[in-house]
Amino acid sequence: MSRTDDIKQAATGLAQLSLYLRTRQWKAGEALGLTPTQNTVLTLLRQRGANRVRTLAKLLGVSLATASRVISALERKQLVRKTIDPADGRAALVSLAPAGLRVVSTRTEFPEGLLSALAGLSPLESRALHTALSKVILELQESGAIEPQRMCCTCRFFRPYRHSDESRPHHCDFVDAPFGTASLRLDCGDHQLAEAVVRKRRWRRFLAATPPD
Amino acid sequence: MSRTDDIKQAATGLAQLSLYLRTRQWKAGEALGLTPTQNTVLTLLRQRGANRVRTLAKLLGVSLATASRVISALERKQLVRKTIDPADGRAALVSLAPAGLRVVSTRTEFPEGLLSALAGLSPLESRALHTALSKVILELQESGAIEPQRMCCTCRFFRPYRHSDESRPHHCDFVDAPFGTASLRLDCGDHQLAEAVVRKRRWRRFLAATPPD
DNA sequence: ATCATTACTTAGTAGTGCTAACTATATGAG
DNA sequence: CTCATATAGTTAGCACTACTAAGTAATGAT
Repeated sequence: MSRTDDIKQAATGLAQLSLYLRTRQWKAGEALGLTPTQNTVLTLLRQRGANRVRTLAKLLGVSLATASRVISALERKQLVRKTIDPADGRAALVSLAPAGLRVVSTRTEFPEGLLSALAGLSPLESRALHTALSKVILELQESGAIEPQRMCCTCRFFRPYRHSDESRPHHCDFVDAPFGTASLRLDCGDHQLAEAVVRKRRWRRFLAATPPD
Repeated sequence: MSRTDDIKQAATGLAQLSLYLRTRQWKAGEALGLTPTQNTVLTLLRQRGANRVRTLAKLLGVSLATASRVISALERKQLVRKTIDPADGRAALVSLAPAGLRVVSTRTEFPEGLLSALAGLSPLESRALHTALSKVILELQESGAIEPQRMCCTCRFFRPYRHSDESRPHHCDFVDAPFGTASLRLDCGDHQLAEAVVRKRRWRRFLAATPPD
């Protein structure tokens, strides 16, 4: 009973924060004449480099048609550029134009208020939040509700609990270095999706070793 | 350093979930011809009863003009009704019309996928998530970034740690009953905002007594 | 009674979301 | 090699959301 309570309250909290983030995005883009969606496209392009329209649509969670229009708007504003994908004449590769790069780098990715609110948590709490969110996102992703994110725990370079050093128990094969649970990423530029079986195995190992409190 | 990591990762996670929630709201409203914003208005009206346009605008985080238009759209669909506030001839009280009540009660408030993803957390984890989100929301609220939410920890009826029973240490003066930390609400119908001083004092007491892990 | 304030509405502009109907390449089967 | 089919993207039409700016109407303080 109290179990269901917790879950509903958490969902309520997420919904409240979601509303907050949306309105902050409007304010943030106001000065630049950018809408939240346009802003998100620019952020995605900075994080992931050139991408097809279709890919951006999936990451945005909108239809191809909508993505196409958003990108056209950004193109009109000279913030992005479209080139034909050499690998496929039908496909367009969208990338940041110089002006877009400028916009994206003179801007904070997250609202100041959110970061300082998060900074008010104790280290243990922010870590617990981080872990819980990771699990929820992983779950949503494995059930197909959202696009695969570039998170460590689905990455083929991720080796959980390979080291005895408690502060840096995991290993990243890409940079070939140990790292701590607090550094587990939800969006890593070097991410490469592991096979489903491997993903599952590693994640199980991770869960088994992670103290639930 | 790993501290900043955690915070950024948590913010990234919240942003990802926010995107997910927005797209789910589109899908959910599709069959009923409702947009996310319209949907949110109906939910607010069910939770809070009749409200002025201005209040709804603040809760939605949009301008008064936008709220007015959204409400007009809902009025056209006969889902809400507007009456003149007897206390103030300029103000309009918006309330659910019978059809709106029907819509709102035949519909799940949260996407199924989110609830089951949250249900995948261990009890300790979902509680940690709940607590962390509460704190973040409280922080945003006290700093004026969002409208005051109707959460227990700002309520004049909330008495943290009044009982020795570990499973139900808190007391609610409104229902005059003890309750557990898992039941701490982020949106309670009986909420009444306590004075700032009292809020602060109670919350400090709550924090002091809550184990940070 | 008057004048500033407040609650809300309306209009204009830009952009978002959708579906449906295109165009243009790519690909696989014969 | 050709043709049907699939895929990538665009465009157009519709409803709606955001904004600001400019209204109207009721209120309240002098």
